[in-house]
Amino acid sequence: MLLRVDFGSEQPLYQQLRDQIVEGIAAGALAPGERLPSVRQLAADLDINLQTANKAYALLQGEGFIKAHKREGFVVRARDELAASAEHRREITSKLRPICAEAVCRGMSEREFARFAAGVYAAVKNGGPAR
Amino acid sequence: MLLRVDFGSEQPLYQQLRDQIVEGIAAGALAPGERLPSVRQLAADLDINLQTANKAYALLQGEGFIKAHKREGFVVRARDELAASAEHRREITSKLRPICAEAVCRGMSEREFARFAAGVYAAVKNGGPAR
Amino acid sequence: MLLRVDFGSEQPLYQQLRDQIVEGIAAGALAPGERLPSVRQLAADLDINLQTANKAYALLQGEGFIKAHKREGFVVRARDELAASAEHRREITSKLRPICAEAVCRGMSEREFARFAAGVYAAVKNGGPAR
Amino acid sequence: MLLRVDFGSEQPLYQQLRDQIVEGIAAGALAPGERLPSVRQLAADLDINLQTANKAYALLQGEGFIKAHKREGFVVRARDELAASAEHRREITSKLRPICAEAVCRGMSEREFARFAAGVYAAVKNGGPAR
DNA sequence: GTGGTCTAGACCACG
DNA sequence: GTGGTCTAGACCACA
Repeated sequence: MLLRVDFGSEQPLYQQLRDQIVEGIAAGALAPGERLPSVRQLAADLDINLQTANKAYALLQGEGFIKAHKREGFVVRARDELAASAEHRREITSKLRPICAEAVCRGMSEREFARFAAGVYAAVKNGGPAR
Repeated sequence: MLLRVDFGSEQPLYQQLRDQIVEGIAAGALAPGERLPSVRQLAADLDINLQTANKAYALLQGEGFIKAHKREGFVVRARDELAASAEHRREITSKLRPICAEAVCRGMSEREFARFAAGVYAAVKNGGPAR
Repeated sequence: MLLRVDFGSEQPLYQQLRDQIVEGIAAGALAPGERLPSVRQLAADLDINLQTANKAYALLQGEGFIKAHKREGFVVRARDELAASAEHRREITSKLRPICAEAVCRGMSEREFARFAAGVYAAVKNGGPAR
Repeated sequence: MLLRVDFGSEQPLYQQLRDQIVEGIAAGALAPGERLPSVRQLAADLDINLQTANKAYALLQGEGFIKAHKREGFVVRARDELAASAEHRREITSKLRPICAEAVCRGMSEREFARFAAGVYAAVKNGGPAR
């Protein structure tokens, strides 16, 4: 899986990496048990600092998406090892609120919005139009 | 409409204000043409820096949600004055992607997600469970 | 509250800081809402790197013990804002197991061990014999 | 006694082995005088590096849990051959402190904690719910 | 002033 | 080789 990074973005580099990897897992491009590039490799490939790569992986590890494996470096965790969904729903709600608010303001109806959200979901799941 | 601010949030204060005001417009708590509190008023009420209040309004103005009135005044714009939907869709998509990715990883189905998104939309539109 | 650090310890510096601060909270030396020294201050006081102090605080923040406050820097969170205890029990169990095993091997009885553990608990809670 | 090793754990492999063997001794699964598998055997069985197996045994030997037998052999020591309890108490205290601190912060009472610790002790002694 | 991010370069523990 | 830790010094966003 190809990872890229936009130095001009206002999003932190480690966050960009985190998002791409989560997308990769969602799309199946990164299967459970699969190895991720080593922190050094990643840093070298993207020409970023070791610590930045480190932070991205640490974040993903903290969220339960990946874990450090003694011989393999970082590997993708199985889905059933992920945290409960109660907290996830709360989190997702607060992220969705401002998006919904803007959609309302711009005249998008509830149905339209739901369809649109479903479309994005599908695109992500199928590894659709890359970021 | 009551504006509040959480100093413990990881979001910048001006962003919190921006989001609340957009939500207010979405829920109809702020009608087109309605006047917003002056930056001085707002800064004093919330005990925040004047520049912070300024930045929030500047942001909203840049996005087209409000427009400058007399001097120091801002009023809510009418919906049909808002920017075209093409760009909005692109923007909303990029915001939705990481949320969808995480939802996929946590085992939420497309239908579930669409329903959930619709639920949040409805809540926001009706001024539901405030933040 | 006085924080110290042992450069010769095999424990990471940030971990030492984390433990001391948790102890401080447990003993009441750090009350909810109370400010912690700024990362820069801490780094300067202990003559450690900024990033190390940063990491300690980030860890504590991730665990829910403290949070970043916009004007005050890092502050202690209220106890009721801490995560549920189900996971805590699991975690504590796995930490306790090797300690118990060693106690058994060294001939300490269950009652002795329980008393001993209670003693340490009390000492920690009352800000007993500092580390 | 069956030894296993988790490459995904954050604990070093040699430490995992050390802990399991101490638990085995505590539970009586490994009796005094009993011979442990040879380092070569162990390394081959668990598919780990020879040095790793070596390190685990060296650790246990240093702590007094096992002693070198003929060549390449290790046997479990009798309990009364173990080190004095004064040092053990000091060591156990420092290990218990951070656990207690967290327990206090999470609202576990002293009695609860003592009972809980006793429960873990009993489980370990009876070879309870394996790790 | 605060925390947040990034860089460059180093040493160590582990396997 | 892997990840984990630490340092020194820099720039930015925020309030």
